Amino acid sequence: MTDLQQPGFSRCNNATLRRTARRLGRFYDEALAPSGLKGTQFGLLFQISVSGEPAMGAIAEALIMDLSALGHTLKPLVRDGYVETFPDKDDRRVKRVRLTPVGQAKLDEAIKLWSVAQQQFEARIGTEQAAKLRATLDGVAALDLEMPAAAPSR
Amino acid sequence: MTDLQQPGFSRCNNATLRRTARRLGRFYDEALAPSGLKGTQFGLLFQISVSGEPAMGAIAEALIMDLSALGHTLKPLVRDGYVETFPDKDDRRVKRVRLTPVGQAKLDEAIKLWSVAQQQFEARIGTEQAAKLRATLDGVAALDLEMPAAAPSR
DNA sequence: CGCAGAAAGTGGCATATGCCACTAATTGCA
DNA sequence: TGCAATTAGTGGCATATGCCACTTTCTGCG
Repeated sequence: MTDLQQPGFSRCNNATLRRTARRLGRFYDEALAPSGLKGTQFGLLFQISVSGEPAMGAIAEALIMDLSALGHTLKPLVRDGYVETFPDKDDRRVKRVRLTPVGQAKLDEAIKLWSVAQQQFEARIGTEQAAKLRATLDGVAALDLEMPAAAPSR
Repeated sequence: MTDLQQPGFSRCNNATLRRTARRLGRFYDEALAPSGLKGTQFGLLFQISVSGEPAMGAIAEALIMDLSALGHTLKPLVRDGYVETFPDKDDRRVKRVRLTPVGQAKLDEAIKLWSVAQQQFEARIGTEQAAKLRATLDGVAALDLEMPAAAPSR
């Protein structure tokens, strides 16, 4: 029980997750640094790349990001010419996103750097363990979490 | 192999971790909302609480946070009177931190809210699984990650 | 057809995090 | 003793994320 006090370790699932995210984030960021991209930006470019000209809402949903947060995160990438947006043909509310040629090249460049970090990391914990961890995390992300009876519909 | 394309799922350990962190973060934030604290602030107050008047560097290390990031994150808590700082007696470079009575009360209040979220979450994935996940995450956070031979000392 | 309500984004505001350049204190020697 | 190197924080700048209030479009119906 005393481990509650152990510096840096918490029973809080959220705190533990964030703590590790900071750690791993720095590692991947360091690896990607030569490309000028941050881990988040890399992930975003990748997601856009594998989705065909996705709508912003679709990206936000896939990455479990707030739509407005996505908009903000996208700005530097648009500014730097890696990404461009265009209106959907059928629904003028919808804004679609795609990589520019420069963005695709930058992504290709970053993938090489990312691979090194990814391999380095998996060399430490094992490819199997990494896959298992990702599966667990994806499972958690898919949970339909709800606070208990927010509205007593009596 | 085609799962590389699955929307929202990535082989990138970092992206997966961040994605889940966003998801879980929102859940805990929602639970803590009535207290006015965010999950991060809660975790920070808690860490300060269980460490005896820790130095900023100690907190940063425990939470694997950048020291300057900690300083920034601490500001709103100081501003709101939950936390106060004071210089170390022996080393004037060191700044120590502690909760104010108001801060302690706020933490107590938040712990009640946090417990609900924590229980709700563990009711979904199981207490055992949650503990296992935290252990894995703590293990990852403890890894001595390094990029391969940055300097080809050949 | 016309309007109420839903759906998709935007902008503003606030916190979360990091890096870098600097300042102030301490320490470790020669 | 005295200065170079180290250590602890700070401030500025930039990205990461969320929430809320709004605007613009669409949709579904009466």
